Amino acid sequence: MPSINAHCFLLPPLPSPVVAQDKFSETTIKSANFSQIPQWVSLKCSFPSVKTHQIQQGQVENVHLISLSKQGKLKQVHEFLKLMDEAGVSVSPHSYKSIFETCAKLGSLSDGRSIHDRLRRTVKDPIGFLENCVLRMYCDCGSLVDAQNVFDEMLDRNLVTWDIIVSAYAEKGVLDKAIGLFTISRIKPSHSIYISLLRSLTGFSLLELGKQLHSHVIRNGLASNVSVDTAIANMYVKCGWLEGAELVFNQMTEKNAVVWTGLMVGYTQAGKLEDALELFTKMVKEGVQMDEFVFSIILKVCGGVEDLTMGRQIHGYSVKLGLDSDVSVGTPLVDFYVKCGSFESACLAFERISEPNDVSWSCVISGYCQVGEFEESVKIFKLLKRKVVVLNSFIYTSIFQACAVLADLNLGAQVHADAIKTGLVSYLYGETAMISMYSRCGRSDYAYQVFKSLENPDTVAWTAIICGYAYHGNAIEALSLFNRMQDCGVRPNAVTFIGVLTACSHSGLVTEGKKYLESMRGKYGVEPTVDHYDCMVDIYSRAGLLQEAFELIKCMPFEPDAMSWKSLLGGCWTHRNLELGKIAAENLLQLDPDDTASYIVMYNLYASHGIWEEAAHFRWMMAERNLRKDISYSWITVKGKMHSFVAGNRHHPQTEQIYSKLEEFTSSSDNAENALLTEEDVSCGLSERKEQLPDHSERLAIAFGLIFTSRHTQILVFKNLRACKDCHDFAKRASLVTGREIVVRDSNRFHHFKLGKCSCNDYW
DNA sequence: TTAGGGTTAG
Repeated sequence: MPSINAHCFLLPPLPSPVVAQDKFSETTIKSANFSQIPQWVSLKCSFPSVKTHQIQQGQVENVHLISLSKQGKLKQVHEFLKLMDEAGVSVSPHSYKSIFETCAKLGSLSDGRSIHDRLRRTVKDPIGFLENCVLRMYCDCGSLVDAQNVFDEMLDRNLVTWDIIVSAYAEKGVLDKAIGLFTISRIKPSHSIYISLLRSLTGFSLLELGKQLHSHVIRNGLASNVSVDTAIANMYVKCGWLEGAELVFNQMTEKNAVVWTGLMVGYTQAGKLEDALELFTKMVKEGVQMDEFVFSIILKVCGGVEDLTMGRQIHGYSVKLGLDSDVSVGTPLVDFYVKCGSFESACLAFERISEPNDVSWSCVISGYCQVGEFEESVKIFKLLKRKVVVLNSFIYTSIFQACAVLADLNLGAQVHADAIKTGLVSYLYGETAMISMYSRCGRSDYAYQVFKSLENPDTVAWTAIICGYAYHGNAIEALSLFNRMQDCGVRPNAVTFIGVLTACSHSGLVTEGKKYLESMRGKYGVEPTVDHYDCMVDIYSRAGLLQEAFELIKCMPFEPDAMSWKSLLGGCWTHRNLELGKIAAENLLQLDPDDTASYIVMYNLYASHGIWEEAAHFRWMMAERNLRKDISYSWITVKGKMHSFVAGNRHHPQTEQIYSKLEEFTSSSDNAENALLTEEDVSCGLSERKEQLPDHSERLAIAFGLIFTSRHTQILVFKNLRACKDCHDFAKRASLVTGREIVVRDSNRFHHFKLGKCSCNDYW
């Protein structure tokens, strides 16, 4: 053990062992009048050693008392104690022991205190064994203040006493106190006291102390004990010294599943997934008895490396051992299959779990989110709520995510309130998901309120709020938050820069965007990726600097990906550049032939130049590949009910009113009508289009909002695809004519229309 | 003494 000092720096010298003194003495027990025992109680209890002929005076009452206590019937215990008092029957030390154990088990501090008071009143000189019981009860009930008082008053502290108090402080994380008491104890420490102390050490800063404890263990002759060595190896894992853990592990002549698991956890946390897999293989070869913990960690490893074959083999192994239906194996199995993209297998694995718990459900819910089935995850959540199943904060975090994607503000706000009531808002994780949820549901103000409530927002939380403002096209706020983030000493990461560059992109801030991209590595220590260059391509493209965008694609230090060309292509459409559009589309078609964007944009570009033959070629290519444009639809929530619209849809009960409202706008602006006809839509020809334009889904939703919401409220409409220019103009006009604030979220960003202007400055 | 699930993105 080269790096472990054999000297002890802070810890106490080794004392001679103290033998626990048992002051148990004969207790005089009177017999109660049996008629005083209520008829409804049972004298049956599981004490095979107590036979009828052995029953002495008062023993039956104490046996009954213990029986009540073992059943957790503390109320009846109190009542029966009263009866025993009235009958003058003494309570035996074993009865007290049992009652204190029950109070500890149920965590009932008040009952524990009351019984402790009784003991003080009735027994003048309680034996040490009982004092230890009281001490343990207070520790288990979480009251270290009471425990310390009892400890201070104790005259005879034995090995057990020190063990209880030191372990309690260690487990509560009051390490200074635990070590302090351990130092002054002058006892020969037991295995368990070392295990408790070692267990409480986590983090690199405690590594030195851990080494000292290790040294202490060796000097005490307790090394080579499998439990203690396991605790030492796991301590080194938790303190981040994997080599130390390996040294201990390799020296152990006898190893249990716990130490194997611990080391595998260490490898996993350090990202050494291959090492974890190798260790597992070794474990199998050595014929180590497997338990559910081994499977849970190794399945996590398989999910991490996305090794479906290996995971399936391990799954099979767990089936052979009959462990797959165990919740601790079945749950990580579900997660493993989700991570490997095999959702069907995940569902099958879930069905095998005999008693799924909240973690199992959270895996299923997040699984549905990962495969994009957000409605399904919400459905399960609602089902669990109805069934009064125990939920956890992980589930709420996933549901916030689902509400964000579904843009369901109504549900999101309800779930938020529910999470507060149940106390299941996860620190930072849940809160950050809520920031994103409110932003994506159109409520930057609520998102900011959540952000403001965070005491110490981390990088991810800052990123969420920055991205939120960027999504709404509010570059000033997004960039100001980016500056504030640095003032607070929080370092940005790669995603933060995506948010910053997006903000620049949505507001036409070309110079700023360039400055941020160039300073990423030098000033912020964040390595730019192709994603960041794609953002810059987007900034140039939207601003009409198409040649610059093209040059950047050619000279950037990465192979351009589909997004690089897609961004350029988008700019080529906005700025009607056919030549560069052709290059962009050609490259995009090579990288992602199934992306409909290239076909649609090229059709539009050619059509806008009147080159119909070429345009038709792209429609033909799309048909040839059996590619269809997604059906466009929009939705609006009014009085908690969602109303969705598809272009030309006349099935809504209020269709007549909606169409007459649309006519109000179309008939009042002929010029605008003419402008609408200049755009082309791939889903229909020019002549068809003239008829269809007024029916675009977002217009139906806006018209519905104008009719059925009160005059002073904002109209919030969501669209699954990007809004077309005609509809963008329509919304501007509607906001001017009606004086209403209209907010439209398309697949790209938020548009806030007010008095004829849009927050995007027509820059979308 | 050991394990499994959740946050930010164009």
